[in-house]
Amino acid sequence: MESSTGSERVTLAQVAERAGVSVMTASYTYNRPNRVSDQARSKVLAAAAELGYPGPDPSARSLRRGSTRTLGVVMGEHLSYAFEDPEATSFLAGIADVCADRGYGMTILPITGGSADVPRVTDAAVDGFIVWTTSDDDPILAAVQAMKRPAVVHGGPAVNGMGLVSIDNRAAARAVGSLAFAGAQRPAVVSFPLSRDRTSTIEGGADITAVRFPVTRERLEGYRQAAEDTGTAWHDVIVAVCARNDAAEAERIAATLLAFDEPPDAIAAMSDQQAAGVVRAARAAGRVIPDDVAVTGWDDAAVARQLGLTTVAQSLRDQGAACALAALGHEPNSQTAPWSIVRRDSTRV
Amino acid sequence: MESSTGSERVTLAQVAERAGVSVMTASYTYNRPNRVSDQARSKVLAAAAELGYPGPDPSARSLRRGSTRTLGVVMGEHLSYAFEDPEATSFLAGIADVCADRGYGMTILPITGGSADVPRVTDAAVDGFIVWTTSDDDPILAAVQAMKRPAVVHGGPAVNGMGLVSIDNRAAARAVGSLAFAGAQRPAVVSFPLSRDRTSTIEGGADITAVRFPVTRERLEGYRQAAEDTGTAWHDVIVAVCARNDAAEAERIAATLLAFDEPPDAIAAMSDQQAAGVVRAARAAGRVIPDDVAVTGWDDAAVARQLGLTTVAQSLRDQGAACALAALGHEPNSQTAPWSIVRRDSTRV
DNA sequence: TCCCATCTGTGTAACGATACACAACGCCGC
DNA sequence: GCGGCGTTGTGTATCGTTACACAGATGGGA
Repeated sequence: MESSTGSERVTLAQVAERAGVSVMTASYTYNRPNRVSDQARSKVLAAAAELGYPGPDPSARSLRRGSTRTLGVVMGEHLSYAFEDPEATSFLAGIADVCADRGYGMTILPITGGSADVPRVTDAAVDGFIVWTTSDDDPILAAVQAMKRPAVVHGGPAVNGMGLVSIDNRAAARAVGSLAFAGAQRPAVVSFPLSRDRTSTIEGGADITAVRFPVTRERLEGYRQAAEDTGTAWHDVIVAVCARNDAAEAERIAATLLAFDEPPDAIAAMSDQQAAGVVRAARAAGRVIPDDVAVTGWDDAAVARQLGLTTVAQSLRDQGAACALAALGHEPNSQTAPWSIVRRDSTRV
Repeated sequence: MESSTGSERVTLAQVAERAGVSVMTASYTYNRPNRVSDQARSKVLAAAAELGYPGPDPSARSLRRGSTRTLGVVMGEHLSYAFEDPEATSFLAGIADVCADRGYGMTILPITGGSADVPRVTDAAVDGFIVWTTSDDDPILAAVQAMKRPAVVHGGPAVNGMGLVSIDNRAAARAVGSLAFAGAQRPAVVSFPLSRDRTSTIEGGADITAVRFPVTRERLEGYRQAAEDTGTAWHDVIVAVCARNDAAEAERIAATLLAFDEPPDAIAAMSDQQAAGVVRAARAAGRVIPDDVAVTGWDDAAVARQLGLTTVAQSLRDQGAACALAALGHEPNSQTAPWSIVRRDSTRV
């Protein structure tokens, strides 16, 4: 065994020469061992061991074969976000299940939200792409599309030529919203950001058509319908936008809402993380849930069980797996995922 | 823009021909735009757009350049494990931070614990490897070593030619163990698996030298020392081994321990997840913490704060980042990470 | 006017591997 | 003895790109 230090990369040709066989015999030794005689195979393996050959170079192999056996995953606006959001994490776990099963690697692309992101997509040696929920105008989408490889978007937006795996956010929001807003006089919504310049705002109503994140837009539409169903005009519904999906920020913003002269008596959030923050703020303000203020979440995370939150259950893990399967296929493949309402004690009905 | 359906892959040569320039001019257009005139550049880009050229093929580029700008990560015995353990997740987040910063992708390898794992390492088109804590005899280690690329192990074992990023588990265990066992008559340990065939066992003492996971071995050594420091011989310390790092299993096994005629009055776990399970079991058995039974965890996770657990604080995120930096370097690079004791109310002292 | 530095453009030779087609060989049954 | 089949070995072309070295054009300073 040679030291790797200073030695040039050993190639299959060198191994073949040392073993006294042709390059193809050496190649077959690695790829189709039964294609060569026991004798030849052991000569090759011996030569490889002597030279310290690391095995066929993966890049060369990918080039020649035209496939990398790897899926690329684009997670939100910053790579590390993928590991901070528990729902994003279970989505990744679903992808991982399928990849492990099929022997595919999963490459998480180093997206940072800056202008350098497009070349990173362009440079990704992957067979297919999975894109986590993003905005209509995310330049990553065009970059992925230009790669002309199978691609799937999770959540939204729908992009021509790419698959889409999502639940019916509008219907789910309407359903959970009508539980949240039942019997309420002053419903409010705690929302994800409306556009890529994640600013926190509080306003009555919100121009839903201007919202750039399709998932958020659909949920707001659902909440609007729920509000109208229960007799409140949309412009009277307070929409509090959080810059991040994060309990701490939701807690701060909910504390602000609850300190109003006419505080909301129902708050529909967009994740259980946010809802947990709202619950904390409500308790800190001495409110009783759901009597003083009803609260709903989204995702049916562990925290929702702990707090007894009414929420929308969906399996991000299954959706991740569905995305992976779709990205492994060759036709654009879309799928509508199931959801259900979990009614607990944080709503009046 | 051409449809991707049925059309062959477009190459740089075709773009160059269409643009009426040489292949190199086309190549420079993508790689060193300033190297070509504005005129030539726009001809190339126009031709590329007409043909629907997706940009230089990443595999070919990697082959030629000799670098993939991607780091490979091997996480435990099954890929999806990486996303189920919150500590593993923050380790990944640390890697992600560094990768995003440097424009590197991170490929998580599809390890399943089976014999098919070695070829997956061999097939990984990455510049360096990061291996999450594993056992001395994990065949993945030899496979990674054979790849002759920069590699770092997190936790252990130490492997010749690879870096190692770890805390001093022995010292930390001794420190937290002496808090756990202070004033206790019958100390116990809730442990990670001792070998790759993850079996749950309960026994007095444990043959520490036979433990195949270095991190677990070092912690047991530390706990042994802590027990001896506080006057208990190791063979009188009950060691309860959990097959998985998981609150539910720790709860079950702790319930068993606490039902003994002479139940333990101090339990040192190896993670906060496990400690949380122990706390639940203790409460269910009507014990008061720490008076009836002291409990310690490890990692200073969110749950440790919630439950008031005395624990060992370490930053897996920082350690992930350190691993990534080491794997990006060319020399084997090791680092000992800091830790500290967080004393809360789950111990007598 | 001449020379040299800078800017653009080009052809060729790798990078390391595998698909494919073909050839040589032995063995079987008739 | 011969045709045919399965096994084993080999040469060549190719995957798509970029490094390198060189050539011609341009321009400014002496």
